[in-house]
Amino acid sequence: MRSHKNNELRLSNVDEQVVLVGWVSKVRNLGGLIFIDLRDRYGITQLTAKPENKNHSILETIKNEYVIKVEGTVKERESKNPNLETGDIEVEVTNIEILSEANLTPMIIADKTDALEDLRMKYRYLDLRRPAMQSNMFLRHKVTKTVRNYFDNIDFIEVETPVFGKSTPEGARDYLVPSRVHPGKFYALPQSPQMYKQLLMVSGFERYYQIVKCFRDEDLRADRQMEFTQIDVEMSFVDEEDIYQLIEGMLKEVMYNTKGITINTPFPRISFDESMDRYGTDKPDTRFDLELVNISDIVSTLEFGVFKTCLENNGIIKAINVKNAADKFSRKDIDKLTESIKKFKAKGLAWFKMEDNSYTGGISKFITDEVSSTLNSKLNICNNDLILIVADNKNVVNSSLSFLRTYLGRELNLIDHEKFNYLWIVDWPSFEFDEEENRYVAMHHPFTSPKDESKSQILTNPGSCYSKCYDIVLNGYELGSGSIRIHDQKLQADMFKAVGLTDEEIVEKFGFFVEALKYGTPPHGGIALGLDRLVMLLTSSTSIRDVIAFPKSANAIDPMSEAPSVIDEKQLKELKIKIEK
RNA sequence: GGUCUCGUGGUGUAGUGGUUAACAUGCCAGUCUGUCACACUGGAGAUCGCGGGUUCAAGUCCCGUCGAGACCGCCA
Repeated sequence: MRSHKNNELRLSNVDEQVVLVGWVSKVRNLGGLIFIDLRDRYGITQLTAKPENKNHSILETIKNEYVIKVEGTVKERESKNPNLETGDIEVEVTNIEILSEANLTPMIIADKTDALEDLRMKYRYLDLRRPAMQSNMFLRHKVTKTVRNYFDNIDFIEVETPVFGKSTPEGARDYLVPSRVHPGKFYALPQSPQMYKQLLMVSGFERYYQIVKCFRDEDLRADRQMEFTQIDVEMSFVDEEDIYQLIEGMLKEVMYNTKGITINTPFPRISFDESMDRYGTDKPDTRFDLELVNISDIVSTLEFGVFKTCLENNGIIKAINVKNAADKFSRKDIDKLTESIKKFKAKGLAWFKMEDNSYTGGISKFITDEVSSTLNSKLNICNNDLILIVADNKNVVNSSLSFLRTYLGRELNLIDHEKFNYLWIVDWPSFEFDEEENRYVAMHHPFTSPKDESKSQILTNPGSCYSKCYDIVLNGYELGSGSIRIHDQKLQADMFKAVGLTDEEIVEKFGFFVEALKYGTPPHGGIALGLDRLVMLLTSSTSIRDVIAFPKSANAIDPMSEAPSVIDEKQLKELKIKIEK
């Protein structure tokens, strides 16, 4: 229908006859002269017309978001707009046709919107018409295209794995789909194609990837959706190093193709233990310092009740030094910080300031000269520094201070937003103890190979085992997680036992899988990366909802289609399902 | 499952228990030939989420309810 796209015309096209189509983005009617911004997915071209010309009486009726087709002549502008690709020219309309009228939209279609999210979701098709959202979707496409090209060039094959599978007991809650053919039985939607991709290795494909939807029936967050997309990868005859190189290479191309940024490889690596130690989290944002420092030993001599009780109960004491911030935080501000870590079960926040070369405020009077000189060097305390301390059990200390670290990093503008800090977290413990279930659970998943030195101990001393597992972290977000898998069926069976499964349960839940490992399984490993999160970070979005075309709201509802919905009796009857009231 | 915050014209917000519920933007009408966040003049548009209560008087306080959001738990 058109001769040009709306980002195409330049001074070199002046005097050409052109046909353009698009949505009316803005009408500026100056009386004797009308300007129209015509928008399509490529950009905006300014149209001009004079209403006294009888052909143009139609102009007076067109409104925002009408779809129109215009014929006209390209002219050089009297006053140019440097903010627009086509800002040197305009199209003088000779003929105009309305292809589609538009109601007044409930939200303004502009790059920036002040509409709240539930309204945007309800009219998602209009929200997606906004240039900002369109560019998010285009960038997302560029990422998947780059990923596919990358893997394709190095012999990877994309294989589709089933969406209807078997419920697995470990890990996240499954979405369940009732079977009509087999009443009372349920399919589970995959949380990840984990077992299938390993079976593809047993089959001998050696290099598999898939850009695949995964489903988890857990509560949603800004960075978590019930259905989300993973870049899922598995390779045979590899060790951890091969996976690191593979993914670093992929991300290098993605960064270059989408942002024009050349990132350095290899990515830094730190162990899980070190990350918890220095940042209090397994997904640290390394764009700024403000690291956690364990001061348990240093302050153990102090006559301060909270610290004493903490250490007697095998707790730890950690501090962060907020540089040059003493004058920025009043007592009241610090009270607010204290309040903000209550949700992590922190009972309090100890603090003091360094002012005029001496400790002031908070717990300063409890600190002896001897201890303060050690603290000064350990925490590198200078004038106007604010020291925040949490004393409690390990989990509370780490989660509280990790929260304060990111909160203050943002609040005090310590974060360089141009940076993309990729990071591998390696050397993960194999298990963590689940107090509620009173058993060890796999920290990653039960297909993860223990480190060679831990293999003999998974049943006798699971708490001391480490695994061949790795996470990739970007700017404080967990971007992906993977491992070298167990390819020995006996070790796999032991692993299931270690997480508390009986022989019968292993056969029932994973029998087919353990069986498959018996027929010649190559050593293999892989990784899965969250595509939505990656695109979110590349587009500087604050929520993955901004990079998913039709996402669910925070309470797992689609405000547009109003899913989920009640279904009628007939459907329930077919499935032999009764709803409990 | 829990904690907290928020529901006021189409949209986004303001609103000390007391006059006709304010502002911005959008919308409608008019003026305008160089705008690009056009400008200017005028206008329409709100049962203040819903139900109950306290009070002489409730958008405002209390209780309930529905809805939205953030976080904790949860997310192998």
